[in-house]
Amino acid sequence: MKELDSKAWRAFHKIGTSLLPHLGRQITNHSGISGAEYVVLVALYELKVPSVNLNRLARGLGWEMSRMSHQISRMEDAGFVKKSKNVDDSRCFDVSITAKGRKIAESAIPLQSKEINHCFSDVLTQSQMRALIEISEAISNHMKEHHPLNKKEYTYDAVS
Amino acid sequence: MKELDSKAWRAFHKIGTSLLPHLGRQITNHSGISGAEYVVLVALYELKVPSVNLNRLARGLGWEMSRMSHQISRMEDAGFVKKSKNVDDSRCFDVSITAKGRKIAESAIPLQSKEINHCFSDVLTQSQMRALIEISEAISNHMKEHHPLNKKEYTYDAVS
DNA sequence: GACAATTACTTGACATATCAACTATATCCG
DNA sequence: CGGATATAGTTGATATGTCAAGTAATTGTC
Repeated sequence: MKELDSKAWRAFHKIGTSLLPHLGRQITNHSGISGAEYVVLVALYELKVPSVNLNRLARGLGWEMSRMSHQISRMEDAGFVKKSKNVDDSRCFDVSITAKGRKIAESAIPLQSKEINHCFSDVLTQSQMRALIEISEAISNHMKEHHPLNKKEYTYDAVS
Repeated sequence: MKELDSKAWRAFHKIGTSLLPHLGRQITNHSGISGAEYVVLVALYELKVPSVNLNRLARGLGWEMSRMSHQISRMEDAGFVKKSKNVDDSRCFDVSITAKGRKIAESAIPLQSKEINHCFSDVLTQSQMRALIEISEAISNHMKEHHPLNKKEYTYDAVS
């Protein structure tokens, strides 16, 4: 592996394993929910339709079904979301956000935006951000072609 | 939040939450160890001195002490590392890699390098990699100033 | 030299993630 | 139609990460 490759990889690895967990902890601090709960709430909050089925939601976030199922049942217990059997295909469940979940999302989203600006947007130049978008596309396209989980594109604009 | 900011953040979030886990799974597939075990083994393998104390190791990887402690005790049970009380400061433990751990590291590292090339280095241009290094520095510097965990710089070149 | 504050590390409880096995329904196709 | 196959989701075991509280040794500092 060439020097530059390795340095670039380490650079990416470093921010990936420090920034993301850091922002997760911030969510817990300011809003009392976990990073995973936040991501799910935002996805449901931003839906243009009233509900999605579990499977689509999972693929949209790049999660495995089993993780989604566990997560949703915890969030249902907590009263953040509700689940109902789909009428047309009774294997499916439609998930939607409750009033309680919506309220939390509405208060958490701006706080989290502020954090993201603080740690991310404010420290990068416009051209760095444009570069990052291209980089992300290059990597995502490659993953989509070569690796099963992220095959279908389904971005809910799920993260703030 | 401006459009570009938000798009850039989503782009970063997406690769951070898909590429890193993907590469972790690859390690498990090709070498039978977890991503966390891999990172620790590589850190110890690349040491220029025979051992490090837990605390330095934890800070080098940006981990909390408690996580490090649990992880090392599991890896000690598995026979990958060994721990011994430091002579000068008996609060500290020195950790080092065992022959068994070294063997695994030696077989896993090239396999993992190949994976990283495949998913990362091969799909990016040189200038994208340079951009990523700058971006990482900007973010890391900001984190170092504002957030406790990553205060001291201690890079073991721990990741492939 | 002693007592307070720090530092290194451990522990156990809990939350979450991952894996394999399972149930139930739907679709495909002869 | 009817059996094979695929799809949606659940479940429970196990691994891992996180948090708060604890122990023990060390380092101030008066």
